[in-house]
Amino acid sequence: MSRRRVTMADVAKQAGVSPTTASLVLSGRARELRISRAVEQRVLEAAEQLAYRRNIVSVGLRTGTTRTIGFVSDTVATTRLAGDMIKGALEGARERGVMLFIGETEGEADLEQGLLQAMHDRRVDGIIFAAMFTRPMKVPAALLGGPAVLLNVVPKRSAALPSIVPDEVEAGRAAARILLDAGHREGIHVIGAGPRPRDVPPDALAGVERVTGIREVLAEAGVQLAGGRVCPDWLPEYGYEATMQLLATERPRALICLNDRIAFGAYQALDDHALKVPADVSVVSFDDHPLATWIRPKLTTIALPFYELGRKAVDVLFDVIERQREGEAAGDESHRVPMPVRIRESVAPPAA
Amino acid sequence: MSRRRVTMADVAKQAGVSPTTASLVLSGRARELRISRAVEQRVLEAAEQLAYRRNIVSVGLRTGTTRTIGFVSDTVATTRLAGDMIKGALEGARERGVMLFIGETEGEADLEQGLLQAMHDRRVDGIIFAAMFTRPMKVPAALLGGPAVLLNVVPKRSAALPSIVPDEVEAGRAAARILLDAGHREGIHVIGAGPRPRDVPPDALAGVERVTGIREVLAEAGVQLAGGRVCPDWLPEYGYEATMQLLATERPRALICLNDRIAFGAYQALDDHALKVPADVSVVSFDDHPLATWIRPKLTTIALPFYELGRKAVDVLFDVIERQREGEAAGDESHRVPMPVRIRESVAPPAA
DNA sequence: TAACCACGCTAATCCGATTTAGCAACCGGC
DNA sequence: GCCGGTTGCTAAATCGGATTAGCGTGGTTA
Repeated sequence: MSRRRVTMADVAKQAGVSPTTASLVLSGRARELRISRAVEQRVLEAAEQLAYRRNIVSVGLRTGTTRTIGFVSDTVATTRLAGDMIKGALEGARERGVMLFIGETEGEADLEQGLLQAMHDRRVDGIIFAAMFTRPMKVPAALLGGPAVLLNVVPKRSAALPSIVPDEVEAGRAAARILLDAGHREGIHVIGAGPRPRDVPPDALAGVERVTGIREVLAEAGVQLAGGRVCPDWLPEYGYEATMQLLATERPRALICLNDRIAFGAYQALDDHALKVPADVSVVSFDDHPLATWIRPKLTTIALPFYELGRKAVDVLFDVIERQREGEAAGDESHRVPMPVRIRESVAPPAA
Repeated sequence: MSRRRVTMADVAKQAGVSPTTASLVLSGRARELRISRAVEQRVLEAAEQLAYRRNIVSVGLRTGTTRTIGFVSDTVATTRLAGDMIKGALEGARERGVMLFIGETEGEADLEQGLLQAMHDRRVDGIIFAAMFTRPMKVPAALLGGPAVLLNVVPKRSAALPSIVPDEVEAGRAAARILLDAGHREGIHVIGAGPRPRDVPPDALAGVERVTGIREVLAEAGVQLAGGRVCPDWLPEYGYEATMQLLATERPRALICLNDRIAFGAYQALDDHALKVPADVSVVSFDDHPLATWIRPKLTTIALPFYELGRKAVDVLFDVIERQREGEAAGDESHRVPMPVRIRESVAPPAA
């Protein structure tokens, strides 16, 4: 901005051709529109010499595509993991030469409205509407205007938008299998939900699905869940409390904690009771929070694939953009991203 | 994008005035250019009825200001706290009706180059160049083109750019004072740096400054640092090792851990030696990682003010933009953001 | 009555590209 | 020698606003 940037007109002049020709060459349509090799070369060289760069704002005005997408989420800061989701989106975007706007709604409808407006005002090519925890939300009308995908969001009413979500049910199955494989048949407790199937924190879709998967696999193996305890929130302190209450009356052999922070609390409670992980009690968990490798013994956990979720969202969004350009309606298919198992040190066969 | 958006021409037609008049009214220059109240009203009403919204891309092309700023950092995902920095920037931007582009360099020069280009191509009004850990970096030339500020970055050579950094020296002083106030005079060890002043991880400017502050206050009080141990990286496992080594030969009364993850490792080591925090050993730390409130006893720590850093960066950036518009050169002043003390449960007077 | 001014609004140009329509020059065929 | 078709390039319109210069009207002033 110190001195005026070079424009296409400058390049054209330097190459001794019309702006039209310069545009044709620089947008790669030289062949198609029969520009001679010689002229093409001249333009290319001129552009090179002048270090010409297209003004994307101008292109945006003319063509309507800004090579920009919006990433709207309820919050980016709450968990470290959320950052990975953005990172994945960022890399997907970079590979396509697209930039990412981000915005937070804080869960407030008017902020959300304003943000979506602001993005449309800037003519984004598409929007990723994300939540940091999988949960049902109503899809804002402003989203339906252009290409958009839902990330970690399950629409309350079916919206004509694709969604990308982690495969929580399968994760639940995986967690259960880990314990079964280690030989556990009894004394398996859930911390964070239960004992009844519907006892999970409200809106915590992840919880519902994880438990579904767990019950399914255990049932298949003819194993009964010994019990479960809800936590008002999935934080260490509640994990601690729930586990303490459990230990007051029972002697569990394995704990399925609904996330790593709960597991951290559970570790503390087990420690208070002088119970060793995994010798006395095995622990499996979900999320793969950094914490999982910091605590001792390291936690076996089913990872939330945040990075992949972010990337996948960009992939699907570009699919939608493409399809929309060709006049097709957007689908509302739901993409399930697998949750990888991280085997570490917190599971062992039950003591004889 | 379903049907054509309404343009200013539509508004003008509906109000029965020229596009010029509509533009004048809608950009708030009606008074200045003597448009009658009646006409102004008509235009405003027409705009309202049609739900007109300015096309910012168009404005950007004409005026050169896109109401968009770029946030370029080495990484967003590494720490949970980094998210707070973005959150602060996001809110500052929102208050000004500005959107935020984000991008990651991963510390690679060519990505960095490409990102800055991409942002300039989109005519951002300014750029925040951030690192997630305070450290010296060379400032890319592409940054000097337009308004920019450095966030958490200390330029290797003085650049003509303002920088925003946490006040680490003062944080070091605060940490030392906490121990002195509790009555500690001896057996104070640093974990993460030392024993000599220059023994800190390379490029960890935070470490250097924290230790500077610590030494300063202790010296003033006539107290000698009992010792210190470097860690190859500031992670729990190294905190654990360093503390274990220390405990092999000494019996410390207080630990100043250079961050919370080190402190977490230190807790584990103290636990291994059956030493109680804070009865046997007091612990102070830095960062205020979420971990600090999860471990028991809760950690007294000097918080990294990520949120404020992000906000401040936006404030300063807009100062620069303003000044640049008026033809002034950008300053290169450095803004120190205070690090708040979080008193919790890990410090007690030394046992008699 | 002519010259001048203030008022209230508009025509025309511009920002930096893309895109459509079209214009010369050349070629071959009859 | 005329016609039609390529070939290779350009003029001009366009996107949606901001901005500058100016135009008609009515009232004042000399």
